[in-house]
Amino acid sequence: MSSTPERLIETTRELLWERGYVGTSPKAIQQRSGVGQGSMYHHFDGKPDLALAAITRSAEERLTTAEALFGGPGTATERIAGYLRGERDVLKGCPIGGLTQDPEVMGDPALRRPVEETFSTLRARIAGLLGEGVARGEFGAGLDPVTTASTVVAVLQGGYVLARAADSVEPFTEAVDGVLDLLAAHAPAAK
Amino acid sequence: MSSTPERLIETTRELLWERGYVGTSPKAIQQRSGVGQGSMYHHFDGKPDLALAAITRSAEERLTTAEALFGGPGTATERIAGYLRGERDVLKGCPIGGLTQDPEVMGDPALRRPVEETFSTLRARIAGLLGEGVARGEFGAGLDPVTTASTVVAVLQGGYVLARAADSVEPFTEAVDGVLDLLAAHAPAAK
DNA sequence: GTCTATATATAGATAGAC
DNA sequence: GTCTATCTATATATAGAC
Repeated sequence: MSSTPERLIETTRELLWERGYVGTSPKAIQQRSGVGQGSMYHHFDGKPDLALAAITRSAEERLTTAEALFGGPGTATERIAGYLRGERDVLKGCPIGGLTQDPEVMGDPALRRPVEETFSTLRARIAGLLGEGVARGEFGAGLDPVTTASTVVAVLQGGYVLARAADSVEPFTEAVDGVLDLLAAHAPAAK
Repeated sequence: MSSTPERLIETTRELLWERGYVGTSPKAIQQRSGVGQGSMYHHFDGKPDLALAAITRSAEERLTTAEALFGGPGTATERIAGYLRGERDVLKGCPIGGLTQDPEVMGDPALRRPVEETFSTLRARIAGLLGEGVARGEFGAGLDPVTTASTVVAVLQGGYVLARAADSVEPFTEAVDGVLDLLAAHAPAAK
């Protein structure tokens, strides 16, 4: 049995993912969650307040999932490949990345913060992994961990865009395979 | 002097870019374009009809700009670098890629088609360039033109997402530099 | 072609009873 | 805590006069 606020947050997460912030109405949240209007406004100040709770949770979940992989065993290449290939619901897009398209989210500093932090944390974490990889001789010394980390995250986010445009997972898979091949070709052993 | 339909289309293009389809109202189009309600509905059937004209034009413009670069002089690497580095308005995002986040656009086959075609054309064109590059010995024979082309387009689209999340062009620039470095490192001469 | 009037539904809440 | 009533503004048009 989940509590009323809990059901509201989870429903809002779903709707934000499917329809974005502008496309998600309080009424839709109430109907899908089965929570009444008065009840919703009792627990949350309004749509922005509820959205903040939902976005914050999605951001934390995203980072937790990623960290479980990054902190696990394997070479830098293996962990990054696991990150890029472990994505589900490719056609639904990224629950955090999609929000960057929403002017109301980007225009509200409170709503924007979790989005910003998610990506800055991810980029820094992957840069660290790549740096370790270079230090261990997994990649050539010429590989720049910082720019390459942004490339890796961008491929993931752009892969979602291409998949949704094509209504097919294929371009996502291609983009991921392409960047992993490029990383593999950068290995000193391949030189 | 631009005609009334012309002003409507251009204004709709701007608003779709800034606010997306769901976030763009007929009233907003009328106010920004200075065209009255009756006049708008005289020239277009409604919001979807006007959006189709706007999206179609943006898609064509996008491909025309890209083709001007791809068909120009230079090595494959140079032309792809020119494509990735020639982007303006990074913080505004991609006028076509952003639409993939909009459920109403993706749910309408007519509105979706130009988006789909833009990316499938781009990916195919870049795959062709990369294939020529491999044939000329610009890259190692191990480079797969098709997957790498999807990677290149994904980096661009994902770069927009990262830039908007950070409210800074920096991660976009990093992502682009990162993938260009990886491509350069794949050159046979570097092996 | 353009304008004003009118219309229905939804967005996003607030007020107060229970 | 939850429910129903009410409210103002906007979304998305249609109708008919000029």
